[in-house]
Amino acid sequence: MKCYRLLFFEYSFYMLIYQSYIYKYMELTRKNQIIKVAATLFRERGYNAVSMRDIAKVMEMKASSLYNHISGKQEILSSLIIEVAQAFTSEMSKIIATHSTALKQIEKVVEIHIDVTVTYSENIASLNNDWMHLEGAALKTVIKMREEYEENFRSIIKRGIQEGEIKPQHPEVILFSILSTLRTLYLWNEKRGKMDVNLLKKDMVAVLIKGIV
Amino acid sequence: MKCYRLLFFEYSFYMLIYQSYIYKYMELTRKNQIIKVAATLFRERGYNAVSMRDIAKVMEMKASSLYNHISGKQEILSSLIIEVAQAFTSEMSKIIATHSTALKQIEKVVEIHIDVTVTYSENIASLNNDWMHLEGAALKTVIKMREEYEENFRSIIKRGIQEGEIKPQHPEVILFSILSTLRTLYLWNEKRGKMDVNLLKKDMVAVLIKGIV
DNA sequence: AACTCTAACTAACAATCGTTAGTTTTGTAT
DNA sequence: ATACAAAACTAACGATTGTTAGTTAGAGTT
Repeated sequence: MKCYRLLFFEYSFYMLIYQSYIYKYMELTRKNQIIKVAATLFRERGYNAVSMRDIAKVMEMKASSLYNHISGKQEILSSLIIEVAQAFTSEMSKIIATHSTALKQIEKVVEIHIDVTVTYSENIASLNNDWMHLEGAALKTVIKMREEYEENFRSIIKRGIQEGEIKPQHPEVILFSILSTLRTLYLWNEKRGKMDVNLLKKDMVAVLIKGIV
Repeated sequence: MKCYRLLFFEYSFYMLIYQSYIYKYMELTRKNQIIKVAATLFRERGYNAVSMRDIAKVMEMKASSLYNHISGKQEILSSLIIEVAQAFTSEMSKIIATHSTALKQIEKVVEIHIDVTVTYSENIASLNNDWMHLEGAALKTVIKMREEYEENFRSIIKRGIQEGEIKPQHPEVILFSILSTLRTLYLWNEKRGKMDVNLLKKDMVAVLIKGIV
């Protein structure tokens, strides 16, 4: 996974297509490759247990060489987290904008969570487990985005209760139990194996909304 | 929080009763105090982001002094995790032994999860987030306990479906969504504030089993 | 052929890590 | 008073951390 010039790199990287699972990174810039590699390591061991030398080893280069492409470890973490946080925020905005019934909106929240999880499962691990290791502005931003997301979800649930669509249970309990299931979805990505995404959406919506009895 | 001899320590520790939240550690051995302090730090920042010097600072001693009481950082982590893992395992055994209906057993699982979370909330943070940093036998033990716990829960759910008590949904989806809610309960401990534990149990059982509509 | 740019390299920095060895302080028991 | 044990201390170890500075190799451009 070494490369001295982009063309040469693309060639040598191309060679990996048939022997490696990382062929999907082929079209990425060197920077984004590093971020992807870091993401999988962060997911397995957590931000603080992964050294720059660990990341470099997978990239088949020396740790110092990483700094030709990124400004530091913090940049990797913050770009990972902010990317997926923005995905959630923008999807949530779309849902709010639909002005459908609260129940339909909740169903939609479950669905987009599954979609985003499939697309960004490694990023979500960092968002969930390592957000507190962000520094400065990035930390503030992520906390704010998280609060706004929760507040949006909370207001949907409250509206659902007011309009009689949802049982008058403690809204915080509802919010919490749905959200914690959705947030841990990334852990389930490999376990569910070949389970179809659309089937998963259907079942998940059913279980979370209609219960199990 | 320094102490040269146990009696003196108990006295000086006693002085803290009226000025500090840590009065509850009063009757603990020095070793268990260290473990408790480590637990709160691990919960906030994660195992790898907490140094022995951090723990020592809270204990008002030098890092090397910790080794008069514990064998190392690993011992702290493993005793934290194994303590709560055993609590879950033993409670689950009791539930299995009751031979009640599957639904009643699931309700009971939710309730004991809330109880154990209230008692061991810091330990659960480590169990959830830092189990992978265990080494050797402790790691194997915890993985095995986790698998057995999940398998027990899974078989209850399957029995519930077979006997028609539970809707014939994908059992893995049910298992996952209940378990991930329960496992993240510890995050909610401060948020829920003054919410009564028994009320929480009632609402949580209702939401997880009967759904929200 | 000479120049430029990218992306790697080597070498090293200061800081921090978990831990060990040996020593001193302190309260208790004889 | 003396001896003992508990629990702190100082000092330092080798390893690892994120990062910087300066250099080199290879490919494209003129």
